Order: sequence, then structure tokens, then C-alpha cells
Amino acid sequence: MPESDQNEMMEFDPKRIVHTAQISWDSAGVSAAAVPASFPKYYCLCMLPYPSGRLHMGHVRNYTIGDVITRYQRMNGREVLQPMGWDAFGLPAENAAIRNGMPPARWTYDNIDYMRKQLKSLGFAIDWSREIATCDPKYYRWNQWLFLRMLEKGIAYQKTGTVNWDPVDQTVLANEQVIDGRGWRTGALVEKREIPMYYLGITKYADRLLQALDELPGWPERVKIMQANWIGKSEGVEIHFPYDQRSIGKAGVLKVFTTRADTLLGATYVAVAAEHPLAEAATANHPELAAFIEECKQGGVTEAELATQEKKGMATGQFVRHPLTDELLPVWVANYVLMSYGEGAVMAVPAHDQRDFEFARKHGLPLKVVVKPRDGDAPVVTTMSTALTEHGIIVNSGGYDGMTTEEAIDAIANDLNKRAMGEKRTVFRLRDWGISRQRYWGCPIPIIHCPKCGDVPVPDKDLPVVLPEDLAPDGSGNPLAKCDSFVNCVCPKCGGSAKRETDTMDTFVDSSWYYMRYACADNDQAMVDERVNHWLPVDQYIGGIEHAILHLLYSRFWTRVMYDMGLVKFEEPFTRLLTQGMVLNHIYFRKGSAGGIAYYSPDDVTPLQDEQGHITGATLKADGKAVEYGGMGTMSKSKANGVDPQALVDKYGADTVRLFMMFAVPPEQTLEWSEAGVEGAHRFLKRLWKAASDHVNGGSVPRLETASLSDEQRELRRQIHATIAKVGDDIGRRYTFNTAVAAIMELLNALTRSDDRSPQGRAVMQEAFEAISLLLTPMAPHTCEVLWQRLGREGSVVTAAWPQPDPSALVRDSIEIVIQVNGKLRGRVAVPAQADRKSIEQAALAEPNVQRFVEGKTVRKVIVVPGKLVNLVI
RNA sequence: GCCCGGGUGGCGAAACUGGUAGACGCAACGGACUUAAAAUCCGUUGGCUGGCAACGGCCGUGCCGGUUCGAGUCCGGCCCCGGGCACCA
Repeated sequence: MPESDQNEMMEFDPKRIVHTAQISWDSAGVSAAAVPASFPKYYCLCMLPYPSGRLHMGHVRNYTIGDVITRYQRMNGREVLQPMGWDAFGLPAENAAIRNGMPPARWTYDNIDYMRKQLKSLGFAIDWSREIATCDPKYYRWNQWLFLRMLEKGIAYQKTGTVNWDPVDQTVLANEQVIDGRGWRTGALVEKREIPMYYLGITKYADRLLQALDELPGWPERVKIMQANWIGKSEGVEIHFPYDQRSIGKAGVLKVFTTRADTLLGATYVAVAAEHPLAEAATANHPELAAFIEECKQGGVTEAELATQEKKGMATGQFVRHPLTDELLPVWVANYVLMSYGEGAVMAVPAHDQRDFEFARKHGLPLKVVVKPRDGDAPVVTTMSTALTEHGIIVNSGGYDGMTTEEAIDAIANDLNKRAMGEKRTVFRLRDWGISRQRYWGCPIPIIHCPKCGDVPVPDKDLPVVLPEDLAPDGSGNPLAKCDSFVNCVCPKCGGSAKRETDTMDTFVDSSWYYMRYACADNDQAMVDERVNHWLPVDQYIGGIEHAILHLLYSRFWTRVMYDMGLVKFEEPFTRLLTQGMVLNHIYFRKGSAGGIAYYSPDDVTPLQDEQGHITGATLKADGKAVEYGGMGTMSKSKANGVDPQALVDKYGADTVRLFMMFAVPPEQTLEWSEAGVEGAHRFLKRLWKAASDHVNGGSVPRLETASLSDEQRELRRQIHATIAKVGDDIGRRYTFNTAVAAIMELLNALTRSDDRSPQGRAVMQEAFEAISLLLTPMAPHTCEVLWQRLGREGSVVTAAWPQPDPSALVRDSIEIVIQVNGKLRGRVAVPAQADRKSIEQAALAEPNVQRFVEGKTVRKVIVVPGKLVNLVI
């Protein structure tokens, strides 16, 4: 070995190792992206980052998991694609622009450049030739193109939708910008506004999206449950309540949807949403009601806000008729009825629905019991403290009495059907996807508004509609709408002057198909080409659990739309899904006098703790004044609690940071950020380096002769191969990278304990260090690359074959059996590996400590679990 | 409020199919090396407790209850924390 190499072997110098390894990969052309196409393909994809400025620990975690899987699959003989791109449109760029007057484009591209450099410094095997940014017209023109195709097919359409309106800034607010019902900058009470928007008809795909969940064995069960609940398929009955013409003033029917048609005879009133046409109609000569509906229009639009607000309601003075009894039922407006679900109206059955029960008690509305428990009596109205919501037997319902609730639903639906008063229906909780955003930094919606021709789609030949990149938003309104050169245009139909649509698309549109574009990022003639069917579906998708519903559901929908158009040959985009847990950090903030909120980095505050060590608040280091504690939350730009990994990479090197992230916690689990432990990962790499150096410096190594090994050498070799088996299983099947690292650490501990310098001892040692170099490559590729070379192996470790355990090395002569007495551990015995039940039982009874407990008692039962334990029941 | 997760030593965690609770690592403490410190190496480390010692015992996986020879793991009820709730991405 040349002397310079000897020197390199002496000191563990991460910077030098990274340099050596990356040069070696570049010169040999062995980045994991460039591999023989004769191998079976494997597409490993991480969710693309939002270029917020700098990487945070959540990114490092995500991309290290992806890189571990990528490198493992590469070593197992796959042609692996691991691309990277930027989810580059979005609100934070506009916020940064408002803060420092910089155009969002400039801010975004600067961030991308910095973060790309960071990713490269971490040594991820990314194919950078396929990089995309969603704010690039070459990318988003295909958003626009497919949107136009959806418009042609009727999948995209226009209707009104509700937005948060800041009356002071005269601007639409994102939900994130509404804090306690007020605008984030102005503190003004937010109002709801109805404006025209474009929607994508995802509800047409609801059944397909739901059913196909059963055919995704590679997805976590919890994600599939969340998606199924989100789609929320309910089978029920649509019931028509004819208007009472005297009180409503016209003929018509109020449609409601219910899953409990069996309780129809227990309905004592109906309730409609504040936005319901019937409610609007009643306000004419009812100023109090008009005021109440106005009040309902204040506050945010989120479901959480609607569901937690105080239940309020008011009678409209209108009545409808019961479809079976013809009885008059009052119409109420209630803020707990959602316009967006079913028909925006419900029949209220206070005796059998908890929300109706509480509402009825509060407003003095009558209760009528129509269901009794299967094995009990019907409850007495005056003594009821909660609604009886369980299914049971129908009572007080004329001809339906005695039926089970299930039978009654069918019977009532039938009778309603005969009278044309209703029918069975399936409804979904899922709503169509509103994609219009009244925001600048997004993909323009390719529509032209012509005073003569109406809304005209931009012809394909005029795509892309390019977003001007030099505008700087100031917080009020949409700067696009103020940009005459963008807005003013010519109608493609009549040639007259017209105006462009200034709404842009939801950024979820960008991320709904980017994973296809990587397959053919260089094609400027088509959205996708044949290569998309080679690489996709994605074999392994990795990203945060926070995307379990929206992004993943939109992507599944988008893929089906493209499938139906014949653009791709697959319906599901992601075969396997790994949802990584969040990386959390403390959140500190101050509320401004105007209602705004400012967040502070945990680095910039001094926390205050109570006796139990719980954080109760903090002071800002800069001014010494108090800030509030907001608990733990996911690392994000907007909460100012991200931790930049750069300082750690600079101090310890990329491999230590990668290894630590993998060792700290299994990938699906939430991680509360702490730097403690980084030191341990670093120490491990140093110890490995030192031990391998000592071994290499010991001179030449003879051939391993397994037949001539001593017992100690055989035991060490058994551990080497047990580790190979475990690490392969942990990375390849279980995705528990933390236990894989732990097993390698245990093997190194065993190696450093051994002082066997005999020729065959050194041969076993060589086998061990080679195994560790291979097993650790996915987590710490730079260190392993240089180790591999120093161990005298040819070629690059990243293209070496993944090791396989030698079954003959794993054989054990004797095993330890645990002995319990009444389920409590009382002793252990070593028995031959192939010992039968009888002899194990006898060995157990002979154990001295066990005898103390058994002595003088009768053994009633003996449970023998072969290879594991014996339990004596006395 | 609704849906989905999670809760195990001082800390991050392990225990994969109901079978030895705490592997591996951090921190702490003790020791070796050193003029000294850092680094490194060796040892101890869930709590209580018996024994000179060898070696034992009792308790212990958020809380209450259940199933089982045996429960961190399964069932019922609760508490707390995190994620999502359709315009943060």
C-alpha cells in the first residue's frame, strides 16, 4: 500500500473521505442513476421539497431514507432511478416578497441553488439530469395543457366557492393567514365570500379511488383508512320535504340526505345551512334572521373552525311537510349544517342524533322516540340525557313498528320511492377540488374572458401562458390583476380585446404529476412519452405523513384522468408508500396588537420551565421580553422552527449526519428534534475507521478456511452472518434502519473485543470488515467507499453486490431456554439445539433456582415453546 | 368537533407472530492513560430491597378494568401529545 494511503488510513477525516469517495464515483461514472438498463427497473422517489431557503432536518430525514433504499436496491441488482425537483410555486415566496420587496422568482431560484448544493454535499445518489422546477414554463405548460383537456371532457368546470376575505387588504386569504378569525396582517375580522372558481371533478372518481385502496398492499394501513374516511362513502336515502306554500310562498321540495331513514317518523324539524337558498329567501321580511345569517358568514372557512364553533340556530318561520305524515315541520337555520355536504340540509331527529338532541334541548324543540334497543325498553323523553344513536327496533312509527332499523330503512325508502318523495342514494364526503387561487406565484389558468364570447380556453398553440416573473406583491390583492401587459389580450375566437384570467392554480396541481415528468423531462413536444410507462408506477414513494390525504389522493386522481385519456398505462402512481414521521421542534411566538402573529426560532429564545421540566414560556434573547410557547410542531419555514443541518454537516461530515438520522428513530415515527446522539454516530464511524486501519496495517490476510476455525472464530463468524441476515431484512423488508445500524454497531463491538491475530482470525476479521463496508454503504456511502478500497477490494462499493448470509455459518449447537414458574422468569438452561420437549422439560425442572419455587408444589401444567421457553404452572 | 397515529429508564429507543422488558446509542458516575485537559480505552447505570459474597426477591411499559399458563403487545373505558380537516406545503 502506498504511503499516502497509509496516512489516510490513520486519521478519520470526513471531509477528505467525502472528497475521495465522490471523486472516485465521478471518475468511474458509478452514480446510482447511471446503471445498466438490462437490470429490472426500480423507481425510488422522495416527495419534492418546497424551496423554502435551506434544508431542514425533515428534508435530511426524507432524502436519507430514499437514498438508503436507492443504494440498497442498486446493490441488489436494480436499475434505480432517484430524481429530484422543486415544488417551487407557493405562498412563502410571496410572503418573502412582501417582507423584503424581492420578486418571488428571484427568491425561489436563489433558494433552489442553495438547497441543491446542500443536497449534493450530503452525497445522495440523485440523477440531476432530470431535475425539474414546477415554476418553469417548460413544466407548468403541461398543467395548462391537461387542464384544457379536462375542460373539454367536463372534468374541469366552473362554479362558485367560498373564500376568506380580508376587508381591509381587499384580498383573499389562505386558511393559514386567518388567525382566530382575523386577517394575519390587518387583524380585521375575516368574512366569507362567494366567488367563481374552477373545479376538478374528483368526486366522479370517488368510487374508483376508494375501491382501488384494497389493491394497494404496499401502502400503510393507516393511510388507506384515512383516505377511505376522507372519501367518506355513505349509503342512505334522499328525502323530499314538500314546501308549505303558505309560509314559504312558493311550491317546491326541500331535499335532505340521511343515513338513518328509519328514524324519519322521529323528525321534529329540519335544519338548513346559512348559505342554503331557503334561508336566503326567508331573510326578506326577517331582519333578525338576516343578521344571524350575516353572523354565520364571519370567521374562517375550515372544517375545524365550523365544527368547534358554538352550535347556533334560528327559526326561519318557514315550514315543510313531512313526506309520510303530512305534518308541518319548522325550518331552522343552523351553523352546524354544512352546505358542502349532501344537500346542505338535514332532517333533525333529536331523540336519535346527538347534535340534533343538543340543538333541540337548547331551543325547546320536541323529541320523538322511534327506536328502542334490541333488548330493552324505549327511552322516556323526559329522562333522556343523550340521544339513543344505536340501531334497534322501530316503535311509534305506524306500519314500521317492530322492524329492525335496517329493515325500516328499506321499507321507508320503498314507500318514499312509490310516492316520488325520495330514493336511495350514495353520497360522498369528498368534494370536488377547487383549484383557483387568487394569487400571483402560481401557474396561470389558461382562460381568456371575452366580453363577446365569454370564457374562452387559450388555444394549445398559445401555451404556455407565461407568468411574468418580475412582479413584487405588496399584500393587497393579486399583483397579476394589476399587470396590464399580462391581463390585456386578444380573444382567440373573435379577435376583439379581452382579459386574461388572473387566478392561478393550486400548487397541488403541480405536485399531482411531477413524478411522471422525471421520466421524460427533456421532451418539449409532449407532457409524457413512452418512457413514462417504463419507469412508472413509482416502486417506492417516501414522504411525510402530513401528505397522507390531499397530495396522495390528488395524485391518484390525476393519474386516473391521464389513464382514461390514454396518456399513461397505469392507474395507480405509487406501488409502495413509506410515510415518514415528522421532525418536530419547539414553537415560540408573539401575537401582535393587530392580531398578527410572529414566530421565533428556538435558537433565539431562552425557555422557562416548571418543576416537572415542562416548558411554560420563554424570553427572546434579543430583547429579554416574554414570548409564548406553542408546544411541539413540525419543522417549517412558517413556524420558524426548522433546524439547518449545515452546521452539523460542516462539523461532522455528511455520513455522520445521515447515520444519526437513520439511527435515531424508525422512519415512520415522529422525531422530537435533539442533537444529542450525533456525537455517538460520529464516534461509531471513528471507531470503525480505527479498527479497520489496525486490521489493514496488520499485513496480508490468508484465505478463509471455514473447516479449520476455532470455536471463538466460528462464533464470531456466526455473528457476522447473523448481522448480514438481519441488516438485509431490516433495510429490505422492515425499513427499520435504526435496528440495522444497531446490529452493525454490535458486530463492531464484538470485533474490537476480539484480540485474535492468528492467520485465520485475521481472515474472519477481513470478512467482517468487508461485510460492514457493504452493509453500511446505504447509510454512510463515503466512508464505506474509502474503507472498501483500503480493504483491498476492486471496484466501487456502491456497485458491489449486497452480501448474502452463509447458512452453514449460522448453525448453532446449543440454545438457551428461559424457564418461567407461573409466568415469572426463574432461570435459564442451555440445551442442544435439537433437544425434544421431554428433555427440555427435564432440564428445566433440574435448574436449582427453579427447584426452589417448585419444591413441595404440584406442577399442574407445563408449557414448552420450542427454542424459546418453558412455563411451569404450579 | 371529526378522522389517523403515538405514550416503555435521566434521554433517543429495542423487544418483528401473545413468550427473557430496556438490545444499540446518548447523558451521568467511577477507573486507566496524560504535567493537565481534550480525545481514547475499561467498568457501572430502571426503581426498591436481601446477602460478606456467589447469587436472589419485589415493583415497573400513560391511567383504570378485562382476557390468558403468560400482556409493552389483545379487548373495553379514560388522560395526554402529534398529524390531517380541502387556500401552508
